[in-house]
Amino acid sequence: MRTVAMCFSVLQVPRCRIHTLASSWWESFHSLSRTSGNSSNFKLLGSNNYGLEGGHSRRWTRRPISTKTEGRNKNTLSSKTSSITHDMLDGKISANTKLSINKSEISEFQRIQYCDIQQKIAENKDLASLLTLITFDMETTGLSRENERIIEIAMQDLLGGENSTFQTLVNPERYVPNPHVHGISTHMVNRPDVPRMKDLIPILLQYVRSRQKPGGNVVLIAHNARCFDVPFLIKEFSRCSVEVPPDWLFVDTLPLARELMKLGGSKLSSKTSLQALREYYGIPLVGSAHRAMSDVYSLSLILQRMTFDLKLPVSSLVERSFTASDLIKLKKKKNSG
DNA sequence: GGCCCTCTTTAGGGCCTT
Repeated sequence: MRTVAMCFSVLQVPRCRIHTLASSWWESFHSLSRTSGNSSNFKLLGSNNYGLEGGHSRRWTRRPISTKTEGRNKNTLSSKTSSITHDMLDGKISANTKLSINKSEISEFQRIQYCDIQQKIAENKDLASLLTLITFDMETTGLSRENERIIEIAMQDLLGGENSTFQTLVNPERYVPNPHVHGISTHMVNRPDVPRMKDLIPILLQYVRSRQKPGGNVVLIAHNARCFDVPFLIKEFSRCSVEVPPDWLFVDTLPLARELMKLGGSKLSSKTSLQALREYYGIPLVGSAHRAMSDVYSLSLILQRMTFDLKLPVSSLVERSFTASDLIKLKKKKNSG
């Protein structure tokens, strides 16, 4: 097995440009090295974690905690106080998050124009140093964003630290036809204590905002993000009449894997799946394959290795990023053409 | 569905995501 080197290619570009990022990444790598094991995960929002952190051998015990979403006025997304109780791993979770998000607040957040974020960040080292990099993954009831629903979301802020990971099951309010893929069954998610997407969106927005640095931008990274995760997310937000924040930049790691393959990654063969990349880099599987948090842990490590091999600084990642709006415009253009 | 490759571009097949 290859040793997982905790370094990133930002260290290969002039120090005057990236010293702040480099120090941040080093911190994150240390954090990742701690959290990629089975013992030190922490979650802002918890839910059922069947078969993830403890593998199949761990004995699960449940401890109910509550995540509250409360309304304050007529603009509040949820006009009534709701309490979502989650079954937690014994000794793993101590977060009790009280959230209060106004619709007007989100609208103001979304009104800000971010037409040329990528270019500005690429040109401005101060903006680049304010980036928050978050890997994420979703499990769904199928591949079609039109007909299927999200049933699990996981995120990891690569800077690490307290509350750096986020994971939750999502109640799709429908039958789950593909538990053979991810191990998530209908009875696990179709429960009143599992949040529905409309319950989750304000919490998700709050989580990401909590990770953002003042004046900084967030970059959300997923494997096959362009064709799967982001369009799926856009669709689910749209069903809840919420726009994906325009300052969320997305990066797809699949093109990076293809570049790596092209550059002579013969060991990678023609496979660019997350599993193939994990095997290529000798990254051990944490928890169950095809569970969101497990795949996020893998992706975080794969990203570091790929960017190192491809000699990609963070600014290059930003240059390759896209927004939800980019995809929506592209789709409209293709439909009209 | 989008991207990439090739036995190609006036196309088709394979891969990736659940």
